[in-house]
Amino acid sequence: MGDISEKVESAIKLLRKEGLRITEQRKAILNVLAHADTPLSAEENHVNLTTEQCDLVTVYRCLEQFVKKGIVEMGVRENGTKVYWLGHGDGTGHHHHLTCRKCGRAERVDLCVGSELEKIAHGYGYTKITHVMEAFGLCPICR
Amino acid sequence: MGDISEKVESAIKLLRKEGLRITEQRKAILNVLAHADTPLSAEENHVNLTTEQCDLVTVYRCLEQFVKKGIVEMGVRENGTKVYWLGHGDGTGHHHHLTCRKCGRAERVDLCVGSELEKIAHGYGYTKITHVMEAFGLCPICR
DNA sequence: ATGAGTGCAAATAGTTTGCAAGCTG
DNA sequence: CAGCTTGCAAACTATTTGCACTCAT
Repeated sequence: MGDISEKVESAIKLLRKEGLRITEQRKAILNVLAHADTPLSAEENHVNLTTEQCDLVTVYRCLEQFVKKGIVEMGVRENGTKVYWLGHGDGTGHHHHLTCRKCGRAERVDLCVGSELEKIAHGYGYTKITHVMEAFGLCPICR
Repeated sequence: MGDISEKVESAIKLLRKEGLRITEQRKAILNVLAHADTPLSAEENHVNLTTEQCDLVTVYRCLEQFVKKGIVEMGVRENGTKVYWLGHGDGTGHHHHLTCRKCGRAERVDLCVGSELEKIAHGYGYTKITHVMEAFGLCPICR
């Protein structure tokens, strides 16, 4: 719990640092992300807001901003839905997920090709590299 | 060119092996994939069919089947659009892409976490693992 | 001839955009 | 008080589904 409010606090600090305004809606959205143990879609984030704290459109817009500023990381589900989770704003703790195709449970996967990818990409002359990598499977319970 | 019709031939052989029927539409869709040098969305595949060879819905349905049978591989764009490219049906030649965010040009990236991922996933008790991994950047021309 | 495959129309999911009003710094 | 941020309505893109018809095997 203390861990969670700490995560929210540090995310809010990042908002400030990045010149984004601190609103109730943004705090609420970050709070939901901090409580989630799996990546969340915009819609899922929205339904988890207690008592309609903001519009779904606002969730989309905020998440987009957060990603742009590196406060939140983005991935995709097998069906193309975008999902979001709290980052650290500094690249630390960058990770991916292994998500159960059936129940949605996700495990953190500390496995990343980021650095090799950068090398290859620069070799081709590409810049501003980002990557999406998500794994899917059937968890032991759903199997 | 010979290379391309060869690719189509071998994909058609796989269709047969997997018990899927060979139709003009399916041949046309595979042909488009064989000519493409970047992953294609269903819509892009459809517009590349010469003279309205089939309905867009059919493209969606065929691509889905092909992926299920391992004849075609699937990835996602940053915006969640699904994209497809010809696989080898046997896991050989599995690869990923580095796609230019601006012009859509793509480079093949022979870099894959497949095996490490399998290991980690099995450790968690997950089975039937798949993964999506795509990289994006700005190519030297668009930069 | 049987059921896989197709086309057309319509529904759905996820996301984006325009604009006027509200609130933060 | 300037302009970033939000809400509401509406548009839009990508994809899926239902159903009757067609064609490969």
